[in-house]
Amino acid sequence: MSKNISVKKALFEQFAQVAKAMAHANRLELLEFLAQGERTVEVLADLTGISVANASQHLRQLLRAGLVGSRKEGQYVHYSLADLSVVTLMDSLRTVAESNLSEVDHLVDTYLKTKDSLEPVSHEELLSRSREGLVTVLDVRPPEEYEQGHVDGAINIPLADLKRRIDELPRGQEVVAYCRGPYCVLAYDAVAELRARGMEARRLDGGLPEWRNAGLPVA
Amino acid sequence: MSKNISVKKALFEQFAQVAKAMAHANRLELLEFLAQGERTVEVLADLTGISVANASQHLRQLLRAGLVGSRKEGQYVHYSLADLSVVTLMDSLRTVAESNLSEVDHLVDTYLKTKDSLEPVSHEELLSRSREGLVTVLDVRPPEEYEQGHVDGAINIPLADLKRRIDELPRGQEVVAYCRGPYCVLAYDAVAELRARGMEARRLDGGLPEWRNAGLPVA
DNA sequence: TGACTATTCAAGTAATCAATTGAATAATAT
DNA sequence: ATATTATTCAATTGATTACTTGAATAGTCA
Repeated sequence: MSKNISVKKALFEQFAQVAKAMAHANRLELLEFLAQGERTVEVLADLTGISVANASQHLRQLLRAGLVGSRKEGQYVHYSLADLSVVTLMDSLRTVAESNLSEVDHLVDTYLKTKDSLEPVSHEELLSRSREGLVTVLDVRPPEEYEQGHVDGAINIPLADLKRRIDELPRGQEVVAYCRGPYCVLAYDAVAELRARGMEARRLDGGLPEWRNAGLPVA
Repeated sequence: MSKNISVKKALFEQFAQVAKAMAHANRLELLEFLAQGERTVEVLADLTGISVANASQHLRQLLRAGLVGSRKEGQYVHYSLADLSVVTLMDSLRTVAESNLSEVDHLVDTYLKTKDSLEPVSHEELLSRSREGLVTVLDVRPPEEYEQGHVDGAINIPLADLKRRIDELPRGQEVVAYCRGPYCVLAYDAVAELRARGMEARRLDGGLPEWRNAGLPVA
């Protein structure tokens, strides 16, 4: 019976290990990139702007906590999210931080919300409206990420190319843009750009990982 | 535009703060007790078996991270969960740990699952069967926790009193027991005890916090 | 084979964190 | 007022963590 107390402690310690693995901005950023698809250490170091050795150590820590998996192919080690439940965990973390930390609210309000006064489009709304052919779904992430999976039917124009390739978007239809996650700036910027050109545009609520995690169609 | 990069980093740092607050077994245990209802520092120190000063510091950290709130009444400071989203976060953490850390699986298998070979009863199943009056819902937590909220219709017999008060349970009906959370040992022990007495008994999937968080009726 | 590359490891420093102790607050009770 | 109680604060110790640097592995390519 007193063994059960120590089991409880041991379980909490395991949960704490997982939380500890998430308790660093660099690792959260690594996880966000990994949520788009698998990546090598070097690519991740590049994306996050940290040194390769540092990225390697952070990734190792994520591996130990069971948040990511790795696979060696030739001289490259490819890391990937262990599980879709990790996406759920990251979203829960975001939700709690957003509703209870005023600092987060302030950052979001100041730097993101001002660009986008409209409510984001929910998964359900996008699904039904795109079935009726009423919207264009726009993926503004880099092509590599698009190729590893995107909202079924979405077209890919990276944010950097948007000005130049804006004609590829059907006129007269609302555009729903998305990128990596709920606070991914690319989608905010794309929406602002499109509106400046007189187009109707809104953001999707959440990015590709959330869409996939909801079990919705990915191509 | 480069300001957006630093905003992104700042956001991840805020999320990391929340994760860091969860990254200690003592704080997770405090959160589990707080999920049952509000508690004073001394009571929490007692429940978790840590010193008052230590509990105070951990609680302060949870407060800074926005996971709990506090309210001063007389000489007592009452802490409580900031939000039901914290319950979601804790459950996500559990889920990830359970599916990706073999150590957790092992602990659960060895110390809990052996006592309970049957699947737990889902929220939906309990709801429909208890509406038809087919089950007795048993809350095995201490009366103080029961009084702060329990599954609507549940009767309260703390585990310690179960042997003595087993006659209070209607005969010939299945009993569904629950306590503080998914791994709360009280419910496992109660089910084992009831089965030893020849009664039909199963565990509820999750404890009161999960039930409440699912928006189900609490009295 | 030898040069090269991606990744990991090991060592060191600075920073952060957990827990203890004893003192400081602030409310209540006598 | 004085004593008592619940909680927090401050200072300390030992342990853990982050990041850098340079070396070690282990695979590829010429």
